[in-house]
Amino acid sequence: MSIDQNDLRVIKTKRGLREAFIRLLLEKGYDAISIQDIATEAEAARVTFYRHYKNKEELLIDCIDVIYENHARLTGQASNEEFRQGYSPMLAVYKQLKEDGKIFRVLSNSHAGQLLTKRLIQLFAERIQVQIEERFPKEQLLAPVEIIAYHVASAQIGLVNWWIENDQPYSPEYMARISFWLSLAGSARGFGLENISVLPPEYPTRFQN
Amino acid sequence: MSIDQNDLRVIKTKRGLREAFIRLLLEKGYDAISIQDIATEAEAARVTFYRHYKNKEELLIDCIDVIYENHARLTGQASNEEFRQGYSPMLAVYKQLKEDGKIFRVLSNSHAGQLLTKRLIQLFAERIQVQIEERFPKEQLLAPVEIIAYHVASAQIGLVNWWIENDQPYSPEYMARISFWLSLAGSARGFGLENISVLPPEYPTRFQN
DNA sequence: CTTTTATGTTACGATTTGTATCATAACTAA
DNA sequence: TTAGTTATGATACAAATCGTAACATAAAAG
Repeated sequence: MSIDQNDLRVIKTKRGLREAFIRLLLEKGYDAISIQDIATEAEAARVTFYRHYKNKEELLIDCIDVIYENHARLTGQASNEEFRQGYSPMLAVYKQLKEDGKIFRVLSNSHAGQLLTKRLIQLFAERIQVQIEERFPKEQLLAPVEIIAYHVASAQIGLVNWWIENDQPYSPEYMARISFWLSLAGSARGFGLENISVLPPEYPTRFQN
Repeated sequence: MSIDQNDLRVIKTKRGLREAFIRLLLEKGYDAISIQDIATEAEAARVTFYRHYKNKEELLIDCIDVIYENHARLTGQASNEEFRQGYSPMLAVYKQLKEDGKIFRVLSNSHAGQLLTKRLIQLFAERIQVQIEERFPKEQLLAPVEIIAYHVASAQIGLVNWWIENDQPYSPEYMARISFWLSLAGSARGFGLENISVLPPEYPTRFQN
């Protein structure tokens, strides 16, 4: 009847299609890729593609989901201690991208970029919102918590994009620290903290790469 | 020889194709649209499409450019006074989107979103960088001016996206003010201002919609 | 009003799409 | 290891789409 997603053949085939698709995106860009291209590159029959995906876009979504899960898994590990140290969960992201930033870049410049960025921002905003709500009473906030969270998340993910597109000019540690502090200083105001000196003492006098 | 872009027929035809394309994006999404669909919707011959655009993507880029120019024109008008008042050039953006947010939303959810968002962030980052450099000596900055500018621009455009996707829950004035202050408070730290009280006195105690 | 040129009509081959059938190979479960 | 299940490959097919061409017509430029 329906296809068994746990079958080894299915797992192999789908992974093959995903990886072939990514490679082709590097070469030709999204529009120029035909289903036959993908199948050929993956050394599979064209019919096989249609057994797993309705069309190109569905394969694209699947690719994003896989990357998204990797990110979520990585960033989910960041400890509260890391957060206080000013490294934030972003460090894990920067570190991963330092290695396989190529795939991220390809997706980022393709049809996928929109979906990928959107989902990452969504994920981070949700986490940030929880963190804010845990630490600050609602009445203290100058603005709705959603807005603050989304503002911070957009800034952080946006900076990641900038870093990737500018060939990673600074170290992951440097980027994570700056990203964290710029956001925290901004949102501290949003939290209703009149005196910004309540921030942890580790706030650096000057960032060094 | 080549096609005269000032010919009235050309202007009409291309505008028709762009508008037809936007309408179709609303209905079917990017992939499901064929060239014939666009031509039919625009009440033009399919051949005519190929006289102006190589493929779907090229038409998409053209659509983005038109919207982009509208934004640039609008935001370019924001005065220094508005900036100091805490409304920032963002107010013009929010106001425009209040009216034709539909097109923006369609593009934002399509293949185009990636390109549109990227270009908007780029534009804002460049402007912000100039403003920072005009007001603060380089040595005072805790981080490279590019990073601060990109951080702020990403946050602001990201918040616009959030606003559009959540059916514009707050007024343009409210969003512009919050966006401005969250960013300014954050970047004030980035500027190396130890005492955040150097910020203009208009800083609100609490934002109201 | 004359000239120029962008558009519509029609046509064409090549490519791509989406689906179907059946034998074979690969995997699962026992 | 074996028997049964099922995903895959090979082949085929109609329908849709693509990209380009030639020529008459309508619309704009000068």
